[in-house]
Amino acid sequence: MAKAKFSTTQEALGAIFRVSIPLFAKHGFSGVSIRQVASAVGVSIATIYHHFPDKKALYLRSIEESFKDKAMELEEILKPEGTIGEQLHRFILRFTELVINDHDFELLFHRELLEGDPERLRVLADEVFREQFKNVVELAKRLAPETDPHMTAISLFGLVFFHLETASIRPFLPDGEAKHNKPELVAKNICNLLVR
Amino acid sequence: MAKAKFSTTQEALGAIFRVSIPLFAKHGFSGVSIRQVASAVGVSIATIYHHFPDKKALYLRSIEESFKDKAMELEEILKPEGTIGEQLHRFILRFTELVINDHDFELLFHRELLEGDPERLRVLADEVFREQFKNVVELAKRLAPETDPHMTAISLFGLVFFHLETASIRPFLPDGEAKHNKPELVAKNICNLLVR
DNA sequence: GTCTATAAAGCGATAGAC
DNA sequence: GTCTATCGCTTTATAGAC
Repeated sequence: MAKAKFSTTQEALGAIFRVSIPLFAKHGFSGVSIRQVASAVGVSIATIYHHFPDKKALYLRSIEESFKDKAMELEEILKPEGTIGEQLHRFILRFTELVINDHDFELLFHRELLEGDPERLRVLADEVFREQFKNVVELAKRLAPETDPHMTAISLFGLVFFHLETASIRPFLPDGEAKHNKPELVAKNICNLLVR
Repeated sequence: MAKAKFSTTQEALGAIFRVSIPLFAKHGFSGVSIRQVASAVGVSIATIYHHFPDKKALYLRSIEESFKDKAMELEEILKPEGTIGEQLHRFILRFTELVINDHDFELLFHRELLEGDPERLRVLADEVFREQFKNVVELAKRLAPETDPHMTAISLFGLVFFHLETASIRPFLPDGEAKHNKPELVAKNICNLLVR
């Protein structure tokens, strides 16, 4: 048939990423075939290969697409206004919301931590986290002056990520309740634990 | 040839798990083929299928094998002796060591959180974490009486897991140093952050 | 307990037409 | 920009011999 489903390359790429990002997030690189992606988009395999040289390139570009703009969103969250307590709460709350609102980003981030090669991890660190990590380190210095600020910063990210990462298993643990996924409650509890 | 490489089923299973566990930990379910496992063990594909009905069964039994005894090891760590500060430090330190010393367990645990179906997550919660999670909840109540102890318990596990989970990316973040992977330092910093 | 041989399906990737 | 058709290879899984 060769009917042009999309009029521009950009349109086609958008449609491809809309299905490839959630698929790779859920099943990982090896768990997704080009056939699956093509079928879900509604095009043929050859069409995918027209836009990407190979499967790896499709995966990498999908990740980039999912990760881009995160650096900017993090920057907004980290404006140093108010007391240290206010700043901490705002960071934890807004960051929790940011991750909860983009589940695919969260999954892909954890997948990259699990099996991303060093080069890809370096790109992830440089392009997404490096600049704003510095700001979290500054926050950490004010929050716990006597503790290694690098490790405190990792701890802050970890507190948020792990609460969301364990959402799937917490229902099976004692007292695991649905409300424990609410960003406001997560933020409140993390801050209560850190500022006592 | 049909030469009996192993004299008992148990021996054969042990040899299979010794290669299947690290392989599944590193590459995930879809990233590992029965061929790879068979080849690494030094047997034929049919031999694997003699011991397991299908690939999924091999994966599940590998996970079970990697997870078993963890509940017991956790129990030892959580003896309620000494002050709350001592108890917290002992738990964080010993738990960090436990996870660092079994990297495959750590990887498989994160993989299960990522893509484990609810039934498998329930088993993981029941068989490995449930009983000792209660003890961590008790620890949490003493540590932060005014904060939801379930969430504090999750936070404690998260602090440990995330420091180890990010070991691969931290070299690319500001001030990421090798020493940040030492269990003693991880434990000291986490405790400093929690008890101030 | 292990093998060889093989079936049936799915995979990544390409050629060439429209 | 998209298709059909196909190649060569790998995959999961099984049958049957020793």
